Amino acid sequence: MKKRQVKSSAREVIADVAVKLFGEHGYTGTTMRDIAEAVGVLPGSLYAHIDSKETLLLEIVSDGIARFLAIEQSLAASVDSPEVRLRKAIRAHVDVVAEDPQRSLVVFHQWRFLSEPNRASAIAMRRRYANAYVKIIDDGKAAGEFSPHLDTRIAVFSVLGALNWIPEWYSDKGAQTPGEIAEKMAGALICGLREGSAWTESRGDDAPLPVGRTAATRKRVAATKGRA
Amino acid sequence: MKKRQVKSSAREVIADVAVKLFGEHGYTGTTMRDIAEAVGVLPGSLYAHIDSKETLLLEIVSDGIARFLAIEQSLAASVDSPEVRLRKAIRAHVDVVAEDPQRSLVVFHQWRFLSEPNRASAIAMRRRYANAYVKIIDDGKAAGEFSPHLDTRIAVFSVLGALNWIPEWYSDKGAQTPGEIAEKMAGALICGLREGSAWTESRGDDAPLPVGRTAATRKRVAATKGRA
DNA sequence: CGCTGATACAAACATTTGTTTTGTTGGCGG
DNA sequence: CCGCCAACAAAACAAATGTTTGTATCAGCG
Repeated sequence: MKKRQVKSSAREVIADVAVKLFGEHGYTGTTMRDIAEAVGVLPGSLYAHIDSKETLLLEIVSDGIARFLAIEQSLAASVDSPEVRLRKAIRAHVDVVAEDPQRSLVVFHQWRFLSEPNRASAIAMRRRYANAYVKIIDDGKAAGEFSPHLDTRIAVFSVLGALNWIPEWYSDKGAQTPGEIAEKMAGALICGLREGSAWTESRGDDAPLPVGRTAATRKRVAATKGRA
Repeated sequence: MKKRQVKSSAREVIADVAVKLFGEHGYTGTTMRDIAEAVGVLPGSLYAHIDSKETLLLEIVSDGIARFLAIEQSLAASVDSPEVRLRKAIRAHVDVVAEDPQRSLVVFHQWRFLSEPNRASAIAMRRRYANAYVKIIDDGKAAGEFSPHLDTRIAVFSVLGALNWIPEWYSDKGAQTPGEIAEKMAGALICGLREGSAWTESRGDDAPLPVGRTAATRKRVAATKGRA
């Protein structure tokens, strides 16, 4: 029983449950009654804690995007080489995803259902995150570290695609730690699949990078009722 | 009224419209009334052509997955080297996505909403497709073509992640042809981002696959109220 | 005690959902 | 011309949707 912070306000419990359900069935596929049942409360009672269904989604998505943008922040001030920066970015990204894969699933796919002022800002934040990778790769090409044949745009989409697909297969029960996963993915993406480029051997350490945590880690408290 | 090509049964028009709407707002976020309006018909009239909303989704998803599985088929009988097979797979994958990005979006994300007998079979097909890449990479490692340091599982997820993310950014209006995109992605993924692995220069050929596009009436999409 | 503010229940609200039913049309073969 | 039938409109259905309302409970506090 991990009751780290008993502080878990009802609001956070609701948000955690919503993350799980939104991740599983999508925003439009999740009912306020589903959330209420999973929380263990009647539908109307939710509105003592939240303003609306969409506000709930907005909170989840902005909070989620913020964690990825924190990576960008910590990298912008970095003086490492482009390759090292990319490795650190991948590592930090995997850490954020591993912390709560469902939340990342919501961040990556459910932002579409935000209504207009917020939807646009979510798009802008995503673009800003992608631009961090554009800069890394452009810097790497300029520094002669990355191949000049690279199409930066395609390379960024490839890397981000590989990263954004992680929540689709990641499982806490998997044998691999986030650190191992990040290292192997970085190896595959940076060095390629080809033989002959033996990259740095695994160090095995997996201390999380100093990525600003915006909020205390939320732990799931609510019991999940069965659902057909 | 737009006269359709030779053989566009009302059923296909409905399916095309559904692909677009399912891709944009998701299965649960799309209403039969939305589809009807986009088709230009009253909601009830749809049921003269389809059995149910889910049958419509099933048709779209199975048909979509089949196109990717056809890639697996054509590769299974191949005698090319693993690297060449991977390049061909990537090229074929990009071609399928480019033929109709929205459909791929539905195939990759909306299969969850199939009910149980079909959902399981969709999962099985996806796994079979992924296994084709597992085999390619394992073969490559055994043949000394790919690095023995590769974690096959991670490498496959990286490649498939990059590929599955394409519909998220692909646009017909983009300057790049599917052939160019495939080649650049293959270069980035197989050779890696690093300098010094100058891969084969672009051949520029990009014989397009048959692209069948049916027009669907544009529809203003209302603000995302709830549903489902 | 009474007052206050949260919280939750119970019930209902108006609207939207997927789907069905019934009646009407229009074109085509005979 | 008739009869037929697919395709549609029109209307309705029960169920589900997000949210609101009124009331009850309980804790804390003077």
